[in-house]
Amino acid sequence: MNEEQPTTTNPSPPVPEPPDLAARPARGSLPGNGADAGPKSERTRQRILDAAARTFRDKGFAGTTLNDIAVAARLRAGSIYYHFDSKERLLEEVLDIGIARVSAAVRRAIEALPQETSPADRIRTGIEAHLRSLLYHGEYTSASFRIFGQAPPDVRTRMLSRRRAYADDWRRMLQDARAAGELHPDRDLALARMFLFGALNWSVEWYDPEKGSLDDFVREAAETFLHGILAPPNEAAPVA
Amino acid sequence: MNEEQPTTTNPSPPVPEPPDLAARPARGSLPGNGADAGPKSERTRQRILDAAARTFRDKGFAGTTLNDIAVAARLRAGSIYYHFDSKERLLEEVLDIGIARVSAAVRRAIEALPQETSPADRIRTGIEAHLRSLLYHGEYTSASFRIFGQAPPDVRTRMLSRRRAYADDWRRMLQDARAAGELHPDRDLALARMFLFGALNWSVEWYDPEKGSLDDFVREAAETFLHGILAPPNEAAPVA
DNA sequence: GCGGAATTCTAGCGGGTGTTAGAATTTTCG
DNA sequence: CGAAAATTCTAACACCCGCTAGAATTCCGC
Repeated sequence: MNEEQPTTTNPSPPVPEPPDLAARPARGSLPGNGADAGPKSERTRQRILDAAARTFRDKGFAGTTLNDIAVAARLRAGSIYYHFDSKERLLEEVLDIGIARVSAAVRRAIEALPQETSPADRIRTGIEAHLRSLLYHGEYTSASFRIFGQAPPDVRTRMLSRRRAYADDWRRMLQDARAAGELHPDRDLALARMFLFGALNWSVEWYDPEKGSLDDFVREAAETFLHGILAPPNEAAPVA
Repeated sequence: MNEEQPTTTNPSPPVPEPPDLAARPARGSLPGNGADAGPKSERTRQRILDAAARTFRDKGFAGTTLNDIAVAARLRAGSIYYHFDSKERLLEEVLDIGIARVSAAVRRAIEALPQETSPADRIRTGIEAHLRSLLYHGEYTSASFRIFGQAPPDVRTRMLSRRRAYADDWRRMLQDARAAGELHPDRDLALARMFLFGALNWSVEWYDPEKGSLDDFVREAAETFLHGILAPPNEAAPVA
């Protein structure tokens, strides 16, 4: 269904690769043979990434110290450089993973729908999947959307193509819905799309999972965007 | 009507003042004393604040150097300390001014409406005022919303009461509309409010004033929030 | 358990940070 | 004008940053 793949520690093979992200930065410059590193290394690498995602999200990019990350990952700051070339590349990878996860979650959710699903219902499903991936163990996804604006210019431009690809998915979904006559003809789709992104991603800052079920939340969010807040004009009961 | 009061006269001691509310620099005042007492120091103080707002917004809090601000304000970094106690307090004042301006703009716009204006139309006006104040020379307002998440914890908590006050204005407006039966009964008002904030404030990151008139933009934004994107159900022409 | 590779740590280098004291300069006004 | 006050600058301090080299340690197949 719409299940996320579990984040539980990969018990499995030597190299638990992140989905199909961009390949890791080529760090073949290590001495010794060209064979891939053992699982030990990959695990601390993940620990560093996790720590970086959380810390970047909480303190921002410039506000985060390599020592902050190192403490959270239970090692010394210098050791990070065995796994990553620089603080910037670490950021880049966090951002990359974040976008890739949301994008993949949305795509997966929509592809799982029956063929005959209406464009509007696809949008609804997309909204719910985006929110879920953002809010449910969303250390990377929330970090990605929160600190993208703080990234150094070159990182940002390099990241822009991925973002654009994701934005295109949404543009297409909205256009399909319009072509099917399901959208209000006056609506500006570009504005609506950005409106949606802003509304959804902002939830990272305020949504409290203990205040209600995530299912209810994502459903209500989709309804709010699709129908707005006004009562349907025909049933509006005027009050004296 | 919408006259701003001139900067509060500050003839008193050189010690930096407690946070002043939103005050706009009056641009035409020429050198030479007059009825205005001592706008000399206040001018550079404003220049520093302006520079800080712009730089904070562009580079974030931790990413901004006091030297960055000093260069933009055409003086030396050390001189800033004659006007402000610390970088943190400078940030605090920028945030404060930003929130106060949006809040004041929205309140002013709504109070200017005829008494009999419907709650829904008040919301519409509030949305438009919020967006205008955010996007139209909104160096403080945009900075305020963009970097609030990066502020040091104590600054953030101190700022929270102001934010909450503004949020209460909106909560009230939405409740009034619901009481008048103008809102869809199923809608979660807290969610809708946060949804709205996210959508509106995100526009700072993407709105391009050269792509269309601001008037059209704010109007369309309000419609999108109020009505959603779907076509009215009764006229929806189903496609086979 | 040995030995070499993989991984982490230690210690430090430049450089830039916020901040401050006091000298230098400008402004104000009798 | 000239002196006092207001404002800005200079120069430095203490600290922390990202990053690196090389020593120290851990891992792992033999």
